Amino acid sequence: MKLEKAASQLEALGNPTRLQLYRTLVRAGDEGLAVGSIQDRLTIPASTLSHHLKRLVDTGLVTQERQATTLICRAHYPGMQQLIGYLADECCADGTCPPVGRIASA
Amino acid sequence: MKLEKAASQLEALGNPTRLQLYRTLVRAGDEGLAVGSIQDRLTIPASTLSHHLKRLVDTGLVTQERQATTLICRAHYPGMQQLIGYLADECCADGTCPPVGRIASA
DNA sequence: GCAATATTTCCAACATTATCGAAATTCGAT
DNA sequence: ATCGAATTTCGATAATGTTGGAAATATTGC
Repeated sequence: MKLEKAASQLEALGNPTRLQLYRTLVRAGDEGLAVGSIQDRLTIPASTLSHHLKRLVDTGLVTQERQATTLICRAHYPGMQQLIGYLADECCADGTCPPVGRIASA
Repeated sequence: MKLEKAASQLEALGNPTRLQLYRTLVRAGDEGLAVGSIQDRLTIPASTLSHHLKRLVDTGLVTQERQATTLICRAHYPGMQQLIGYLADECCADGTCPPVGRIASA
């Protein structure tokens, strides 16, 4: 993964409202949640919510699927896993740091 | 970890310049890097770099230590591990998602 | 104390983000 | 075609973030 993409995902999660939003979707599991349900739970105005959701969708952290008039939103785990993968590879996200085999000196 | 703190750490890493900066510090390992060295490597004006560094220090992702006239910067692994911990617990950062034992329904 | 070096603070310009009401759109049902 | 419900787009405002030059501040060595 490119640094740019990782940064945009991190930035997407780096807003309290969006982090809460993402967390809510994760906890909702496979069923996902309709935009309206999220709006009710988190008490966020529709337009504000829509913007935040778009951001999460654009960065690949959330997917949406139409069901009749409602839009179901789900946490997109591969997106998060890519991010974690980047952090682990490039920024030592796991406990294995400091990097050992990666740099020559060490 | 509180959601607010996780969000601020994510936001700190969510800027391409700061992510690159953090990555650079991780790769520098235990020795760390002087602010000036970073400035040379990344070709960032001193004041801009200082702002970004402050942000990483404030969120607990980087530590600084004086050595004579230079300031050594190091990636602070516990900070990152806390963040990863939060993601794993609350946002399913690891591969174990979707949550199984966490929510009743599933 | 003074000079040299390293880093931060101040300030200002500019860009981006957050927020949300109102209007527009989409979709399915009648 | 029209209605009602769900969601997005538009538009405007306030807030925050980014960037970097110039000046100020440490810190050490002389």
